[in-house]
Amino acid sequence: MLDIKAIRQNPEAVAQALEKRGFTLDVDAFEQLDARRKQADIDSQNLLAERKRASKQVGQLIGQGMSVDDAKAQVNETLEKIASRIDTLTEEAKQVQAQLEDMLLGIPNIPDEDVPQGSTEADNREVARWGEPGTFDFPVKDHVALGEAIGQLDSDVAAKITGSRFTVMYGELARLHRALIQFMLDIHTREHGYREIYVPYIVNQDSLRGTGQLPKFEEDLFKLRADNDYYLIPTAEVPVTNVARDRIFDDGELGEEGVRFACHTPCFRSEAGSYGKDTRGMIRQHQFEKVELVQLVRPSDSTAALERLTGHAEVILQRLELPYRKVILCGGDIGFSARKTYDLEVWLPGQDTYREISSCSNFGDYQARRMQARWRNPATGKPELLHTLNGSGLAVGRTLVAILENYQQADGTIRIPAALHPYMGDVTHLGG
RNA sequence: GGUGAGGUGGCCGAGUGGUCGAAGGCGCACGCCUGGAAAGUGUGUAUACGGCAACGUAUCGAGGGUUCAAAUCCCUCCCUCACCGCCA
Repeated sequence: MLDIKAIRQNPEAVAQALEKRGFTLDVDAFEQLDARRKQADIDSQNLLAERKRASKQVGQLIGQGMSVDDAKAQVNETLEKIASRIDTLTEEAKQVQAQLEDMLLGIPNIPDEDVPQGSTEADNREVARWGEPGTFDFPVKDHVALGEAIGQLDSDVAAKITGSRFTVMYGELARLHRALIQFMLDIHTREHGYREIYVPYIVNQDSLRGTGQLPKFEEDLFKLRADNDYYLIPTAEVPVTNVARDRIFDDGELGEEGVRFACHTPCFRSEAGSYGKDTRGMIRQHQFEKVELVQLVRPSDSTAALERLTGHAEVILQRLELPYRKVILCGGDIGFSARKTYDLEVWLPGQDTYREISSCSNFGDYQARRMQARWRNPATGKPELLHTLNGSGLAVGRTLVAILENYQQADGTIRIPAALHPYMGDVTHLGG
């Protein structure tokens, strides 16, 4: 959520900044609604003040021994009338307030200055490249062909059990998948200063509103068929970031560089609106595993924190010796709540292209304001909004895909990257 | 699922209809005291919105109701704790 004061102060500037992401802010509608809100507030507050004054007088007179009826009569015989007007006025004030709130919740974050202009993926700007895509002296296969050939990947049985966009893995491939999770968590907790955290995979609406999935993107979520408005998490970002909801952190709790959580969870996405896209293989699934990095930092530190966090995700790709590039998302491609996002794209020989494997974002105070995540600034003594960040470190399913495709051998087996050997016992090849 | 007890400020905890945004304590800040510290002592110490300000309004788990007036009474829901049942 944006700071309503900032919008009031300079609505045109906010609107212009939002143009970059193709969002049109209706300044007139905002200003009208805001003016109505203010008037409704003033009107209802005046009446409430009047009632409070009168009620206090009644109380005093009764205290002096007057009968209740006489006291009421003496103070103001129209008190009852005021009561009914209060009802309608406060009701109206509440409604206008809610309308304004809804409008605010629907406005995306303002993109950072670094965010390039552009409307689609094609306008993202590449900022770095690591590693060289390997060359193969045999026809490369994609991960589906590779996994099926060794009898360890099966989407047909998954389709029988559930439906499309699910996967079943067997044997060493399933083990490799599990090994990746351990590997990633170990690196982040041992080398990058993250605290491991285990969280619910089912969350309530307040949490989803806090991180920005609700109210606007409900169609992307799986909602549970129960009467309590629960949803499956689309990413660990939701439960982990909401640890800070309605909390005020002491400065000391933030340490040198903020609070860092690393979390493995499954993620569930409806993928509504992506029919026909990435239908083959494990690239786009309703259920996938991810190791997520979440940081809660002091506002002055979030710009640097995004660089650090992205670096932490990059380390995983580097240790696995997977070629990748780093892009900064353009205004049209950046997520609703993000101020600035780096995508890491891994090289996939089977698709002959780079594909997203991690998305690292700085949300500024946007999520923090929605969820009232604060810290007590020692300089002011006041609670102030934190800044939140998160990034995949990494998407596990896609990492598995990348390993299959990049480490495939002429004989159809798949070599296991050295970094994973400690997690795979004596297994050095899949399908060997 | 059943029964019972609870949800109050950064924390603990009092408050069962009226000058209560809320006693007291802890913590924290500043001062006094001290050679310095501890102890002691004094003062201050929630958030949001509106207002230049004085100040006003709201907030005692959430929502609704009763009343001139609700932290306090009534209803619904959520959560926590204890015991019982069931269960991985």
